[in-house]
Parts: sequence; structure tokens; C-alpha cells
Amino acid sequence: MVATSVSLDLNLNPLSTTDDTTVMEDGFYDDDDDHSFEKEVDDRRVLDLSDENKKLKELLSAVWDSYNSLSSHVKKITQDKEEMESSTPKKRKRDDTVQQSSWNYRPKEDFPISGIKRVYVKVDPSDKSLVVKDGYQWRKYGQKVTRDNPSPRAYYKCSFAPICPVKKKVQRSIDDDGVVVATYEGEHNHRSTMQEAAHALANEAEILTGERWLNKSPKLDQVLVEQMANYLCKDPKFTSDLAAAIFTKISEVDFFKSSRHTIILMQPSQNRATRTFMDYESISQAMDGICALYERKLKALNPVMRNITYDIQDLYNYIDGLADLSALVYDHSIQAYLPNDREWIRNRMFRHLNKLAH
DNA sequence: CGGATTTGACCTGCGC
DNA sequence: GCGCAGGTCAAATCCG
Repeated sequence: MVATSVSLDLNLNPLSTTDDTTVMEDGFYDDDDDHSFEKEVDDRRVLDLSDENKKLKELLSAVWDSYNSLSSHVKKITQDKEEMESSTPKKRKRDDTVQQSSWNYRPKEDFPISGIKRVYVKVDPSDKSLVVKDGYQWRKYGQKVTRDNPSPRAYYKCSFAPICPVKKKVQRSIDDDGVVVATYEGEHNHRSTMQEAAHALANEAEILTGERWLNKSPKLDQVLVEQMANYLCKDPKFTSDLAAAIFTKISEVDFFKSSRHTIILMQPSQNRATRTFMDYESISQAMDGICALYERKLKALNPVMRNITYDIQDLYNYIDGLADLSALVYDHSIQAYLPNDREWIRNRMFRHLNKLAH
């Protein structure tokens, strides 16, 4: 298979009118301006609404394009994999599989079957619930202890069953109780909760504008952009849904060439509307990004000071002062994004600055 | 009260 | 045909 690298370019900042940070297209601040923070806010107040909408439209179009290219990329990889595996000899005796771990077990039908995929998810080992968030709703219909794994296996059907035939099995890995393995069977014939919300907004936009945007070019309608941005900012499940959506779309894609792609999820103030996220090619770039955010804030607070200095404790205080902060870091070994909390970010920041100092 | 989960019983396929 | 193991059903129970 061809080694691949996919850039998501999810530099969506849908919060431009209320957000106290501004992220440039590449995820870093524009350093060459001498504007104070207050002045910038004033400037932005007079910005024409249509300009704001235009920016949002461009950003969402970029996300849309990335999603489309990623989808076709995933499709191609899946096809390649299926072609490759279908050409290998099959039929293996049951005894052969029993000697292997439970997750190497092949079902009665010859494996692989089109539509079966396996996802590894890192979880808290003390958390015994077999729940894997993937953006879809499931109904548990059984649980069994299997012969070669002391951890029980949970059986789920898509909550849209029998209309949707998808099933999944979730079981803790026999090798690592900090990892659960979800096996999916079949393809959903409906949208995930996130996609459903986006579609509802599209319909709303259609009612308001009288124009149909679905089934035509992916250029998003202005009203849709506004509605979608509002939806993302207001939804209390924003962070988890976003993480789930990213996880579902990315977990099966090979990232041979990329470094540890990192997504910073941030809510600067108690106002939910300030929620935003930024993506970086590596952890260290993400740390630089957070530093840049802090430096910008310092600059805004001290507009007359030419040189601003700060120590790591100041940076920690800034990190602790944010209403919410977490990082999703791509893990090549399990081909999925793993969530990391504020403490992890502090530790990584310390390592990063230490490295820069030497 | 209704939807989700639990859990023992039952079904099915496979190997001997 | 029997036993075993994985998968599914459905009544009981839980919980918001």
C-alpha cells in the first residue's frame, strides 16, 4: 500500500466575533502588527459583516474540501486493502485462531468481510464501562465473557436498527487493559448525530434562502455558514462531538509520513461561544501555538511595552486560567487521536521550553 | 413512565 | 449426535 499523509487543515475559528484570540490560517498569530488587543476588537467591530461571513465561508469551504478529499482517500485505502486481502489464501482452521488473542479471532465467515473494521481506543484502565464514542448512537443487546479473554465482550446494534444493520462489539484488549477494541460490522445507512445536525441546518438555510445547496457544488451558503458556526459554538457537546467526529474519520487512515498531528481544543472564558480549536503538525508546534496565544494576550494587556518577558509559572497560570483546554494527539500505534488533559499540556510545555532553552 | 441496560436462556455453527 | 463457544433474544431491572 502506498504510504500516505493527509492534512486536515481544520483551522476553523468560528468564533471570530467574540473570541479573545485570533488564529491565523497556519495556526499561528500574525506577529507583525502593533495593534493592541482593545484596538483590534474595535477594528473588528467595524468590520463589515459580509467580510466576516466571507472568511467563515472560506474556512468552512476549506474544511469541506479537506473532508471530501479525506473521504475519497479513506475509500481508496479501504478498496486497496480489500483487493490486497481478497487475493490472499483464506480458510483457516478454527484451532489456528484459538491460539491467538481474542482480537485475532476470525468470525465464522471468511475474514475479512467487506464492512468489518477494527478500532483501538485508549481508555482509563480503571473504567470498566465498554463505551466507545464514535458519533453514532448504539443500543446494547448483550454481553458475554469469551473463552480467551477475562474481560467481557459487549454487543451493540445501531439505535436505528433494523433500518440500519450496523453492529459493533467492544472488548478490552487482552494485551493491554488500557485499550478497548471496537469491531464494526456493516455500513451506516444514515448520518451520525453531527452530520444530522449539519443537515438540519442546511434545510433551515434552504428554507431561509429558497436555495438548495445539497447535491450541488460544495460551496456553502452564507446562511448555512452562520448557522453552522452558531451550532458549533453553542452545542454543549462541542468538544466531545468534535473529537468523536475526528476520531471516526481519521482512525482508519494511515499517517506514515506525518508527525504527531495535534489538535488543541480551547475555551478561553466561561462563555461557550469562545470555544475554538487549532490543529498543528506536531506537539511542539502546538506548544508554540499556545505560547503565541499567551504572548498575544500579554501584548494586548500591555500595549505600550516593547519587550514582554514571562516565565513558565506565568504560562502555567495562563493555562490554568482557561475555562477548558485539552489536546488530541495522533497516536500512530493505534491509528487514533488520544485525548490529553491540561496537566499533560503543562508537562509537555515544560519539556518543550526546556528543550528550547538548551 | 419510557428508554436503556443487564443477564440468563436460547439459538446456531463447528469440531469431534 | 453431542458438547462447546459465540451470538442473539427478551424479560427483568435500572435510572433519569
